[in-house]
Amino acid sequence: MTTIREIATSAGVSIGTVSNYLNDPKLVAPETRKKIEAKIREANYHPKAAARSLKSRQTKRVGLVRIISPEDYRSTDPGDNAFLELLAGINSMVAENGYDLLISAAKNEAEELKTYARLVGTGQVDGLVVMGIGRTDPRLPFLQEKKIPFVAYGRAEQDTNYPYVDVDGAAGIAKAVKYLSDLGHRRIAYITPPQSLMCTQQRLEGYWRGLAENQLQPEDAYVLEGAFSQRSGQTLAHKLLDLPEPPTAILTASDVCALGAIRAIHDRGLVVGKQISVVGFDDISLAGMVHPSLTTLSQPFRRIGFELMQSLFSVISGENAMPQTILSPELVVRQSTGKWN
Amino acid sequence: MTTIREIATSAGVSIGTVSNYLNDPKLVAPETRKKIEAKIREANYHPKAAARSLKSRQTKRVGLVRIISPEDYRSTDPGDNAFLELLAGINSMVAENGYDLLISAAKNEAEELKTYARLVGTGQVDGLVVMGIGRTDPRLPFLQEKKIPFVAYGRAEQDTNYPYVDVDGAAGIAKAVKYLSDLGHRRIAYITPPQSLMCTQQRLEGYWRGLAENQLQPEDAYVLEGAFSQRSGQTLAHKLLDLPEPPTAILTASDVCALGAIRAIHDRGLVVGKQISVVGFDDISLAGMVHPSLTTLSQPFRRIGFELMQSLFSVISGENAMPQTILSPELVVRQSTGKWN
DNA sequence: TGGGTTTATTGAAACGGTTCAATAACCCAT
DNA sequence: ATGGGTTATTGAACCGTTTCAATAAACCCA
Repeated sequence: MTTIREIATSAGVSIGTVSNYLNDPKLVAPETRKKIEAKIREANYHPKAAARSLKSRQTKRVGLVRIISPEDYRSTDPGDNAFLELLAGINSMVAENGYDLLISAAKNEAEELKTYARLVGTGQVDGLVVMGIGRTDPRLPFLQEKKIPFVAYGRAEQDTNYPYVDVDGAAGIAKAVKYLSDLGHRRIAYITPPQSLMCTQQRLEGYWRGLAENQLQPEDAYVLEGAFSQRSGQTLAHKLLDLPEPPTAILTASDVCALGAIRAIHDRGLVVGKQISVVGFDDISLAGMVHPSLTTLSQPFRRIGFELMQSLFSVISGENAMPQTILSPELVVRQSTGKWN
Repeated sequence: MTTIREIATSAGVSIGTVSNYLNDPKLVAPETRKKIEAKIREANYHPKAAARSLKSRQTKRVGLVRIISPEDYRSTDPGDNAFLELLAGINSMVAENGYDLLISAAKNEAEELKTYARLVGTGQVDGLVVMGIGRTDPRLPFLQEKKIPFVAYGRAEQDTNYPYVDVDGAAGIAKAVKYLSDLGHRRIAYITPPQSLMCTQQRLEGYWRGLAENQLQPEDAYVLEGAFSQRSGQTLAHKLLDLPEPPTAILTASDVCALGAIRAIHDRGLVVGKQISVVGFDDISLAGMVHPSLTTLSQPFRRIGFELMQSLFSVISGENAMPQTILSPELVVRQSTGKWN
């Protein structure tokens, strides 16, 4: 295994000079530069990351902790599809900046916090991304106290004094409500994500606001709390359809959840997009592929990944200690929604 | 930042002893152990990964390179959904063994090879996973020459003398052909993945074998080369339906591809599962959610992830230098297939 | 009691880079 | 020639661990 020392001696210079070449080539004279370059190429030399980061205190790595529960062997969580797209964005922006991405798995939330502690403690990363922010999230103060750069995907309830990227769920849902109202719908139901998540609060607020802005009667029975899952969509849609006055349109927490609702509607012999409209959330790639294709609120996951990393790097570089970005979801109209009367 | 030295002095022992405690507690006397443990907990000490791996030459990290093309902003590749599931398996098994996962992105195949070189050269990982094996894959000899432990997901054409985990695509497709034949289908088409991929060869062989074993007439026009994408499935299904004697069943390269085919069939006013049967491949989580739900060959991605990592760790530990595993896909029968006549 | 073994602990030398003060070399103006 | 100011290069200390030969302590048994 070649070391900087071998490169130095073979090129007839000191290791300091080679180090300079490696970190800031313009510090070394052009002709020396050529010699070193030749030797490095010849020996196919790469400076060892461990040695480098031991002294320089930076790893050129950013970290991410992912919760993977061993029990649900099969991930039907749409967040997962979204996660992949997000990951693609993160990954490519990370690469763009000459970094690598370190992913750790944790079994549950308690383990997750420990994993963050370990990643930071062992000094394996220069910064972190935090996802799935809860209404009050213990990870935020923890990382802040550790003074390690991080960016959150989402805003917590209070104390939003940390770097984040978020999607304006309220505006999105309000947009969808207006759209449905314009189509003539008066009875619009909403299957929300779990209350514990921050995004739930925002979206719910958008729902109420949307109803108010369009002179629609709020109706508690039309708001059901569920999960992001298909199963949840299916069950809760059935519940809604069992109401004495069932809704004519259903907003859901995710595309997969919407798919479940569509399944339920279909099972009752109703036609989606005609008798009942369904709106998803996320715009996962399959939303356009299924039949009927899904009207949905598009979250630009890849873009979000980009933004997250750009924010993180600007924190790491000290360029901007508190970047905060909010993106708006777009309403993508497809076949699962239609006029009412 | 606390170091091993501070722990040592505060516990009144030498750093060597602390190191022993860290790496093999039973080397240190029980009572000393208690003292050290207390101090470590008190200071919330974590040994620095960089220092550790500089000396010990192991990183407790395994790597993975992912190609992310910047142009196709939207990943419709089902391989991607599968990839996520695979990743979950890999991730959790990696965590199980006290390792972390390092993911790098590359823009294309040339960059990918360079990225492998960098990961290995800079010594950032103890082992690697290689995915999407081509018929002859340059990464295999490269890594072999570097003498770094790795495991491939898939078998290359010749020279299969490396550790791998693979799915028996031939058996899977043959199973599907038999199933369709038993349902009465005589004209079975197959939309294959790109020829460059190794899995294509295997599956194609399974297709021919399946036909032969069920006394069915092979028909060149029934085999079309496409991609894994939905678009590909849609286009090629149309092509098949345009044939003077169109097939009554279509095998596809992936579930997403099957979804495309179903869309095409639907557009022509035909009923999937009645007039035409469609079989997917992968069994992504959405296969059971769409309507009609998809008959498909299930690849146990999470399990594959497990196997990959178990293999990798047994290579790393030297326990088994050449683990080779082949898993069989299961036929999952749902609504997209049905009797013919 | 003493020699031999086992068990615990220590101290110092690595590991392969970065960093920075010190030096050397060079150029130009006086 | 001399001095001042750049620009290039050097050498050694240092980063925080592991490793291992050497030592010390404890134990065992004849």
